[in-house]
Amino acid sequence: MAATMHDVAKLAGVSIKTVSNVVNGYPYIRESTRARVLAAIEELDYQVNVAARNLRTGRTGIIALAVPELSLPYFAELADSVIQAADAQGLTVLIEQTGGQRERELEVLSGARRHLTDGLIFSPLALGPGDEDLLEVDFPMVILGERIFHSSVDHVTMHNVEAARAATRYLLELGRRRIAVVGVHPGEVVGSAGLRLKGYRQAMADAGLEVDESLLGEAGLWHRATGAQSMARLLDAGVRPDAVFALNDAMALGVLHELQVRGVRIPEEVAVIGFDAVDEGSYSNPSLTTVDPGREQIARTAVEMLAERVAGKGAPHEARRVYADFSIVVRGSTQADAAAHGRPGLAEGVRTA
Amino acid sequence: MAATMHDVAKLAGVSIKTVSNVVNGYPYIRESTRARVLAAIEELDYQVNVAARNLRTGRTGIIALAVPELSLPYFAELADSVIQAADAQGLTVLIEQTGGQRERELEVLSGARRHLTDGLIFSPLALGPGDEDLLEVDFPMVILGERIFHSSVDHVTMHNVEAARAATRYLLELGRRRIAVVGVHPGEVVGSAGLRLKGYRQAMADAGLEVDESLLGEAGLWHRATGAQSMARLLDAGVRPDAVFALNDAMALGVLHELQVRGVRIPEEVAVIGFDAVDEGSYSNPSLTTVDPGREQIARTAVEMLAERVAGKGAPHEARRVYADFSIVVRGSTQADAAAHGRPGLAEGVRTA
DNA sequence: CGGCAACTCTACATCGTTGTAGAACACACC
DNA sequence: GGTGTGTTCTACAACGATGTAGAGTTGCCG
Repeated sequence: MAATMHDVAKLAGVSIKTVSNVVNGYPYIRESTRARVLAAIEELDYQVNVAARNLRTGRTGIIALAVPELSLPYFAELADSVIQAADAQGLTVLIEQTGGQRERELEVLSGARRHLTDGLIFSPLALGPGDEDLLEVDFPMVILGERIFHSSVDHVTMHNVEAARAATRYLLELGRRRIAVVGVHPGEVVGSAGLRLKGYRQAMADAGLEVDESLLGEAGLWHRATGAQSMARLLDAGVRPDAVFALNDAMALGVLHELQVRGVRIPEEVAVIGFDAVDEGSYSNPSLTTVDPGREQIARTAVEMLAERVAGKGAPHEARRVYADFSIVVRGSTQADAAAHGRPGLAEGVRTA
Repeated sequence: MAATMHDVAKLAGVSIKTVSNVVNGYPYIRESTRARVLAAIEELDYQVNVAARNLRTGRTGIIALAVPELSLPYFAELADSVIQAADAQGLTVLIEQTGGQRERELEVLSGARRHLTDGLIFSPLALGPGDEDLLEVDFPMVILGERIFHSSVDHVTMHNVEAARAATRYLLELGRRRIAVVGVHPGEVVGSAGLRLKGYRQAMADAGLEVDESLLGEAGLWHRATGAQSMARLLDAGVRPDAVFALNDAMALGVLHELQVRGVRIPEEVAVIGFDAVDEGSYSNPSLTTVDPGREQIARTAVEMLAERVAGKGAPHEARRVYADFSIVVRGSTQADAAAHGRPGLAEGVRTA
């Protein structure tokens, strides 16, 4: 079996606590003692038993990340960023997939697994207004996104309204007027769908244009498939937009697909913009103009805030709400020349915030 | 603070061990006692402290999954499948990203984190022949992929050679003769690159064709960008293929992009096939013909094998090697009509194994 | 040279759970 | 009535680390 501190202590001829002190960098240890202990550790190939340390200290060094689905590129890339940020803080990440199901999101909040982790970064999809009380948990948590807010919990989110407004304004500046929206959640006010649609409406109003409600395509889940279906329904209903604002990139890629299956030329006949700036969009055909919501910044900020909460457990300072910077990345789906010379990944971003 | 078994025991008027027995479903408990304990648990909102249980039992209920990068769709979808399979077994998944760096892969194998987990599902990229000894670890492990084999470790992998051979044969049956390969690792024999290239060579030989080495494009990392670059280099060198076999989907998507930027018509002038069957490929333009390597089956099998190893810790049975079934999914990048009516996700697969 | 501070190290209790061993009782069997 | 079997429950010692408290030792200061 694996060696314990006891074995090391015996071999080095010191007390078990001294081994502990060496391992944890306690300063008052004679150099010769430290060397002896380290040698014993080396010889026995000793590694601390994290479970025991956890029990004693109440810390695990693991944080949980709860997202709907890893197979959605946005969340995969978010997870990637979170893991890297956590690594930088010496933390490991345990991932839970909720599938966007309410029941599973509740489980995450009350979950038996919270003992395994020091804290939670949570990107809810099913919880919403009315569920604020559920966020009153007794462990460190950072919420991502905008489905739900609670004054006592840290939030990291994006400028949804402003970014969507900028995206719409950008399409308007290209001379587009009949701008369809794909991914609308009717009646929603606070989620990404509601906020981004709000930004769209603002930009239209800014330009003195009426919103033609028949241009708004619904889509519950924001997948490639639902984007394509939503676009198909709009076209089948006789709607003829000259631009599409898909509320995320996955749907935008579905839209691109659907339009091209029907022989619609992009961007000449219809310009398409997405939201998220997933890597996939720089290699689609045409490449996808999109809004970069500052995913890395979101991940890094969330991890840092969580780490702070974990460390300063006793001092419950004010909850914070952080907004990441966004920018618009112009590519071939809105500007033909961007496609021509647009070496993927090198496309210049239009900094807007 | 959170309630402990002690608190529950006191409230229910039983010994702490009885509480433990109730929690763990020990049968010999009077119904009335069980009810009293459950009521106390309910009242105190008690949850077992997993850290303490871990320390006592030596099990954590967590398995680690080590992959190169989650932002690569194949690994994101693999992680998705693994998490779901683990969930079905009551296990949680902790993800480590190695970035394909040797150093980090070594860390995973010897890592301090192994105390946190019951076992490891490992998809190496940097380790290779000569590193077999490193796989002699004293914790349960399942290796994915084909970079490295060791007789004492369980492996779950795919029929790389046969699948690549089938993919190439499929292109040949379409009448293509100058089939380029993108993603070659010169000199490699055992990794995915080596094996898939081997399948390609076999299919060419089967058809009595010589392999034109100038058709083989190198690409170290299998990303969208490297696929596009590799394709660009081939074209710039004056190579004129009538088909491309990209050794994975990410590169295939880069290839599609590069070809279209140059105005090459797909599939008329050049047919493209990938490998992995990531969701993204069904929505590209054109949609991507690909090899489905049986990712879900791989994930499920790996988790089940690992769970078995974890459970039967004492009995080191023979290491197994499992190959998942594969199939070819035909879409628009090789058959124009598949694109026309090819509603994404509904494309028919050609079952080949 | 007494007293105090700074080192260096140790013994012991403790974190919250589960395994072991066995007590106590009831019931059946011969 | 002794023996055995089954049921129900408890006391206590682990698991492997860290926190607390304090025992020695040294060196310096006045």
